[in-house]
Amino acid sequence: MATDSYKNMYLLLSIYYDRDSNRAALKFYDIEKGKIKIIKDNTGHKPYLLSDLSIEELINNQDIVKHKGFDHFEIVTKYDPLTDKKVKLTKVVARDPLSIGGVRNSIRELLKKHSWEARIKYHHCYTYDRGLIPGMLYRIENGDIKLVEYSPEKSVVEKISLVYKNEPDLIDEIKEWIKLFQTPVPDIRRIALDIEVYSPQVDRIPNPKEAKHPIIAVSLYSSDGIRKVLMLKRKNFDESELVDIDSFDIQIFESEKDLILETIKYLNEYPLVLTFNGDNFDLLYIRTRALKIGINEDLVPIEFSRDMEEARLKNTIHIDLYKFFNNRSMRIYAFGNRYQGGKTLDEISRALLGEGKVEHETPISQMTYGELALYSFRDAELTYKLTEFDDNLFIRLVLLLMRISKLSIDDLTRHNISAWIKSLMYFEHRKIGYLIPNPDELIRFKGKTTTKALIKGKKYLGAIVIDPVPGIFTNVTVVDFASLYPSVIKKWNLSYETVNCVHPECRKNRIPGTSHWVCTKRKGLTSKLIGFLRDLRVYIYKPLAKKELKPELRHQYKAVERALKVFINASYGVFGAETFPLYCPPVAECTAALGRYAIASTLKQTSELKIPVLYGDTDSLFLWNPEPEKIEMLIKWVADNLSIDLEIDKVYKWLALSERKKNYIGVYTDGEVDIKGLVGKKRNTPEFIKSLFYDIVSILQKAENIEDLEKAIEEIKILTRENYNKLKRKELSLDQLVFHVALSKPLSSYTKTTPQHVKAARQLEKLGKTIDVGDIITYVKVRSQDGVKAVQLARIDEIDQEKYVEHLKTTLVQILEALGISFDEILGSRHLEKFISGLV
DNA sequence: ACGAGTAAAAT
DNA sequence: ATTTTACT
Repeated sequence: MATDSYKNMYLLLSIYYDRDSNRAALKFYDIEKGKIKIIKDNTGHKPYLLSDLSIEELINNQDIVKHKGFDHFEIVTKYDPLTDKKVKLTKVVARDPLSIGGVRNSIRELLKKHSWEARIKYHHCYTYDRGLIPGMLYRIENGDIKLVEYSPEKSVVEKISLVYKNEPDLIDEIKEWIKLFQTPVPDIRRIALDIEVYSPQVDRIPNPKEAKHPIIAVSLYSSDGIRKVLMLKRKNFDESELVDIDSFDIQIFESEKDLILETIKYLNEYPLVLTFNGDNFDLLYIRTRALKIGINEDLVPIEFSRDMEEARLKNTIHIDLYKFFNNRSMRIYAFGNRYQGGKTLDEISRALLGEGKVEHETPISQMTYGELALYSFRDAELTYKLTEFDDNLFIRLVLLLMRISKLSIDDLTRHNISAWIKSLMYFEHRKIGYLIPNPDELIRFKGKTTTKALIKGKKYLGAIVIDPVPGIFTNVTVVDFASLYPSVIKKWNLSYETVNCVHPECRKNRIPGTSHWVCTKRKGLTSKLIGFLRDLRVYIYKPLAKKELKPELRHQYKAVERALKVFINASYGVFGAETFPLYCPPVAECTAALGRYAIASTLKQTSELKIPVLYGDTDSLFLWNPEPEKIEMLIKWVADNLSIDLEIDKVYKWLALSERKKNYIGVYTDGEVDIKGLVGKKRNTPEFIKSLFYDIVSILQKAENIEDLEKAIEEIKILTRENYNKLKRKELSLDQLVFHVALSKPLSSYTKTTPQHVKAARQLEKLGKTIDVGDIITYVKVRSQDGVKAVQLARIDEIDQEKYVEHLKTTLVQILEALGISFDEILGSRHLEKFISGLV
C-alpha cells in the first residue's frame, strides 16, 4: 500500500443535489492542493422511480404522461426478494431532479398500492448509478472520474481465501470489500470555528433565527496553523487587556460587517469547516446576521436544508461535531463509552481530550476583551482537537464509515446508524439487481413476532440472564461468544428475505424457540454482508491492528476494526426498530432466539463437563475454578456444534455476586476492579456517596484472598462510620449531596407522575430558566413539601439527612450483601446485621 | 430515530 | 402497581 504519495488524487467527500444547476454535483478534496474541487454532473443522469404498473396502465393514466417533468418510460427486470421471483417493472424517468417529486405526485394514488423504490433520495440513487463510493480516492482525467485501485496485500488475500475455502463464489465479493479498507486514508485540511454573540440578557442564548445582537467574536483553529480570534470593537475598547495573549492572534474589527466578511473568507477557503452545534447555532446565526446587516446574499456561502436541520456550505463542507459525537454508535463502540451522559463540548472534550472549556463566572457579554478572547479561542481549539486526538481517529473513522455505508460525509456525520445501514443495504440491493421492498409490503409478507417479551411494551423475547449464585468466589473465568448476534445471523442465514421465505420445503428448517423458519435455497443478503464484515474484522483487521509495525497503517487498521464493529454490532437491533425501512421483527426475534439457544446449549454442556456456572448474561458464562482442559473442551464443543467462537473474556482473582442480576464486583488477576450495575457507580449518585463507594472499592481491590477481605471489611466499617458522622454533623457541602438526573422528555409531557428531577426543573423554570430535553437537572433532597430543591435554590440546613442515610445504605448493601453472604459462612450472620444496623 | 432485560426510587 | 432513569 502506497501511503506516501497522493499525486493527482482526489478524495470523494460528498455527492449532493446542487440547487443552482438543478443537477447532482460532487465535492472532491484535492489532496495536493488542500482544496475542494466541485464537479457538476455532466452525464445527463435522470432520476426515476420504479412501478409495477405496466406501461399501458401508466399511459392510460394521462396525468403522468402530461406532467411536464415526465421524460420517458423504460422496462427493467429486477429480482423481488419477497416473492423470490423475477419481476418486470416500469421505470418512470423524470426530466431532472427537481421534477421527480411532481412526477411521483401525479400518480401518487396509484403508487400507494404498487410502487417500489419511489421514496429514495436522489443523491443516494445517483451515488449508486455512477458507481461512486464516498470516502474513496479518484483520479480525474478529461472529465472522467476513475477509482484509484489498491490491490490487497497478498497475505490478506491468502488468509481470506482460506477462511472462505468452502464458499469460493464469495471470495471475489469479499476482495472488493478489502479494497475499501486497504485504500489509504489521507488527512484533510480543516478549520474549526466558533462564534460568540452579545446578549443584553445574561441568561438567554440569543435566537439565531432572529440574530438581534452583534457577533462579537469569531475564533478559528486550523490544521495548518491558524490560531486566531476575530473581535468586534465595541465601546470601552481597551487594547491593554489583550497584550498578555501570545498563544494566538487577535484581529480587531471596527465594523461587524467586516468581521463577518473576513469569517466568510475562511468558510470558502477550508475544505472542512468544523463546528460544535453549527447546524443550529453558529452558521445559522452568521447567515441571519449577515443578511440582516445588509451583506448581499450572494456573498454568504451558508445554505440551509428545507427542514433547517443542516447548515451546508456552498463551496466547502461543514461538519457539525455536536451531532456526530452524540451519535449513540460513536459513543458506545468507537470511543469506548468514555463520555456517557454528557452532550456538551465541555463534557465531551473533558472525557476524550482531558481538557474542558475555560471556566467563567462573568457572562459573555460582560467579559473583558481579554477574557472573551481566551474563552472563545478555547472553544475552537477543543472543537478542532476532537478531530485530531488519537492520531486523527475522527478523520479515519469517518472516511471508513463512508466507504462502508456509501454515504457522503455530510450525511454520515449527521445521521444515525439506522441510516448508515439503510444506505449500505440499498446500495447492495442495487448492485445485485434486488428490488428494494416497501416497508409495508415487507411487514405484510413477513408477519409479526411469535414470542412474548418479559418487559411490558416490548415486541419479543430477548436474552437469557442466569440467576447468579450469591457469594464470594475466587478464580472465576468468564467465557463469552465473540459477537454472538452477528455470528448467529451469519451462521443461520438470517435476513429479511430468508426468514419465513415463500418455499414450502423450507418450512421444516425451524428456528428453535419460535414458529419461524429460514430459507435453505438462497443465501440471505444480511447474513452474507454481516458475515463479510464480521470475518474481515475477526480474521484480518483485529490481528493487523495489533501487529502492523508501520504506525500509519496500524492507525488505519485500528480505525477499520472499529468501523466494522459499529456496523456489526448494530446489525441486529435495526431489524427490530420500526424506524428502520427494512424493519422485520421476525429477523430480530430469530436472532435473539438463536442467542438463547446458543447459551442454553452451552450451559447444558458445562454441566456435562461438570464445570460449575455462577452466572451468565446474554452471551457470557461465569465459570468457577474451571480446569483449563475443560474450558478447551467446552470451546471445542461450541465450535463443533454451534460454529460460534467461544472465548475467554476475563479472569477474576475474586468475584462477589449478589442475588441481583447485572450486579457484581470483582478484581481481575492484574488487580483492576470491575464493577457492574451497582448504584455507587451510577452517574446520578451524589458525589459524597460515590466517593465513599470508590474508597471502599479501592480497599477491596487490595484483597488477595478471603482472609484479606475480612480485614478489609473492618477498614470499610470505620470509613463508613466516618462518612455517616460527617453527614449527621452537616460537614458536607451542598455540591457533594447533589443528584444528577437527565430530563428525557419536555417538561410539559410529564403528566402521569412528577418525578423529583421534574419538580426541581419546574422550580427553575418558574425563575425564568429555559429547560430543554436532555438537560441534566441537579437537585438535593430537602425537608419540604416537594422533598427536593434544585441545588441552586437550596441551603445546607434544609437537607433531609434521613433520605441520604437511606441512599447510603442501599449503595453499601449492594457490596456488603455479596461480601456478607460468604461472611455468614465464616463469621455467622450477626456480623452483617450488626454492620448494617450500625449505620442507621 | 438500535434491541430486550434488570434494578431502584418515587409516585 | 406504574413511571422513570440508568445501566448491562
